[in-house]
Amino acid sequence: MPRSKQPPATDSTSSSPDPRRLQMDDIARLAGVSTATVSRALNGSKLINEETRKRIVELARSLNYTVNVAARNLRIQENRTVAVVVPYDAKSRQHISDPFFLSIVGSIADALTDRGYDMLLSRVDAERLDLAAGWLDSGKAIGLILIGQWRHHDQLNEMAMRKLPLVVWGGEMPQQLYCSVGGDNQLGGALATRHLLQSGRRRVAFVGDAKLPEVWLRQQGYALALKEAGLKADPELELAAPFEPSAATEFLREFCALHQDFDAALCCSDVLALLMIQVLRAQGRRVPEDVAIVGYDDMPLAAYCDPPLTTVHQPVAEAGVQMVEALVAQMSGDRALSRTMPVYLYQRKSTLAGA
Amino acid sequence: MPRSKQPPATDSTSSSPDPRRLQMDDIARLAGVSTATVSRALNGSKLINEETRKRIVELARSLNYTVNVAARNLRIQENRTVAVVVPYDAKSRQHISDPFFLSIVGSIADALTDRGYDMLLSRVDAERLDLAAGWLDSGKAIGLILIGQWRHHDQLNEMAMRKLPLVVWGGEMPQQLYCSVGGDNQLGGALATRHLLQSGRRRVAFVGDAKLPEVWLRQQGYALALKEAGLKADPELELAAPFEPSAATEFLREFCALHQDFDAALCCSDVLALLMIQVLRAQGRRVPEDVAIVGYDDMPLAAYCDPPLTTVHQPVAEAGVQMVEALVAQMSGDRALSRTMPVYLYQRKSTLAGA
DNA sequence: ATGAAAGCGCTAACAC
DNA sequence: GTGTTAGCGCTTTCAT
Repeated sequence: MPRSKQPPATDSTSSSPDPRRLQMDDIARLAGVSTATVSRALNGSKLINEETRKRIVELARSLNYTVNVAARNLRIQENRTVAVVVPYDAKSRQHISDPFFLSIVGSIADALTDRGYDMLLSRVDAERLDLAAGWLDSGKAIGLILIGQWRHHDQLNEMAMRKLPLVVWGGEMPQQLYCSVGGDNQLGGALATRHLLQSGRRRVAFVGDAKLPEVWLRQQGYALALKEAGLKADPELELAAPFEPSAATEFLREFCALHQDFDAALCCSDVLALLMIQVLRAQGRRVPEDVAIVGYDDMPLAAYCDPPLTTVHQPVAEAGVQMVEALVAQMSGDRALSRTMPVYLYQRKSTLAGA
Repeated sequence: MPRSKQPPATDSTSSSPDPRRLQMDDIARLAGVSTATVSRALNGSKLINEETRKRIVELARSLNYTVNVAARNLRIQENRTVAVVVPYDAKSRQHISDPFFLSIVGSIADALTDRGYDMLLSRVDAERLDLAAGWLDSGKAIGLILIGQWRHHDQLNEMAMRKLPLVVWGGEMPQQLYCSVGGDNQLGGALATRHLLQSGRRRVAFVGDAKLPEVWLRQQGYALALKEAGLKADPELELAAPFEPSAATEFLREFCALHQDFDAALCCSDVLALLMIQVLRAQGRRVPEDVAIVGYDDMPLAAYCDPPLTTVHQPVAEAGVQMVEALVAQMSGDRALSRTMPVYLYQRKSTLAGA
């Protein structure tokens, strides 16, 4: 038998540090009613005397009482917690850190708060996105938001087949079963590439790992724009660099040493773009005179870099709202369609000078 | 009476979309044992037959069963959830967005995950920090981490008097009752100011709202460094600018228009520093030639700005670990002392040129 | 080594 | 309008 309920904290021993948390019983006793009445009062039931209700609510507040949510959830079989999961690269021990992901998290936090949901934030090994479902399975959360697809489209599809309420930030891939929300990556890739071509560049490098759906889509846009201009993509100019800064730097250094002939680059994050600029300069090439650089994301500081970065602006503020909306739809049993939001190219100095 | 337990989901109707979540009962029945045995097996009790344990664990896993945490918590009176709260300015509707705060959140997320805690993330009106205690009162969380003190030192002290397990990111103030963790703000202010003075600057402006404890401490360091150099602080050169970018820009514009004579500025965030540079340039002053600028925080991109920013590096990665450690100490009943971590000045181009 | 049963704190159907 | 009571899913004491 579990230890019996402790006697109401006696004040005889002045040093009792954590008086047993107040519970409904106590309020009931103090108010001279039953717990049922207290419950009704606190939940604004309408079959209760207005006077008693006021009295009880008042008392509860003055005593700083609030209901035990675990118990309430258990009884009422409800829960308003959404798990937000940021994948990280377990191998490189790279943690939640990309400023863009962090902004998305902030945006989601706002949207969830606005709709009265609680947000559980965690990270998960990018190779095992399916583990994120643990939040749902354990009953801790009733909905799941994943920041990024990484390489595991397949795991996400499986989760969708289990009918889990799931929204993923990322690109919409053909025949995808889960609900994704993201910027229009193909458009972003195309806008950036067209801009480079129109300003006279001809050898445009593409930097990003196309195994990631978002990057793959951007690459499609890049290829499309090249084709429109009557050029064909040169596989030599495609660099599958990771996003993690220090690893990326290695890739970029080698790539730039090997390829002296490109006159522009589309980098799949602003951080990559900045690193690229650094590497190019170290090798004596000027940006934008010798090489024009376009970034991706439009982080808050992109406008203040040296040079200010031309970049594809992602709709961060909108992202949270859209993801939460899609999730809520699923949680109420509707099927939520994936959403692709428009993106815009912000032209700044990193692509300014003529060739 | 609550609706009685539903019959185990029959598969006769093939379209039952959400079969009632599996529970311990089901596993017990399928394994031909009692729920008590299942519970023991799953919790690795040692008074259970190794064979049965294996069999049950296996079965549970194959069925994707996991315990209902609300029920478990209720029974066991335990909870491993920590609430992390980011204050925001309700008036300006400025949400969770400062890149520095977001990094701190990431750092805390990592530290909590490493120690097996769940993290509930939310924001709260900066004027009502005390509302954050709701997480504790409602039993949803057992510990509270607040990012920043804002103006409400007093509310925090009250929470501490209630003996709530609480850790605040921020500066350690005299006679403070709560546990804070933060960089050494006074040192940061002093390092930055000394550096400016040593490179020949004489009229050093201070930009930041000293009503915030962290800023106040930096200002103390600033004043100290001036005094060491035999100079006295000129109140005219102190600007109580808010952190929010658009409001800040207004303040900076007016300040710079009014004061043409300062040759250096210590700005209390990197974002403020960048805005300051922009405003100065718009008014025809060069950085660093005419005005040297020091930022604060050392955001990931500070090294890539134009010009690369001299700034005070805050120990972000260490921050999460320290805060969680202090919180855990409190949760196990110990008194946790506030911690002040060293900070370092990173010298870059924004202060480079001679006067 | 296992099962029966009580009860964590709360809500709601039912009786009055 | 209010009290009585059963039970949400789980853990653990006690009995076997």
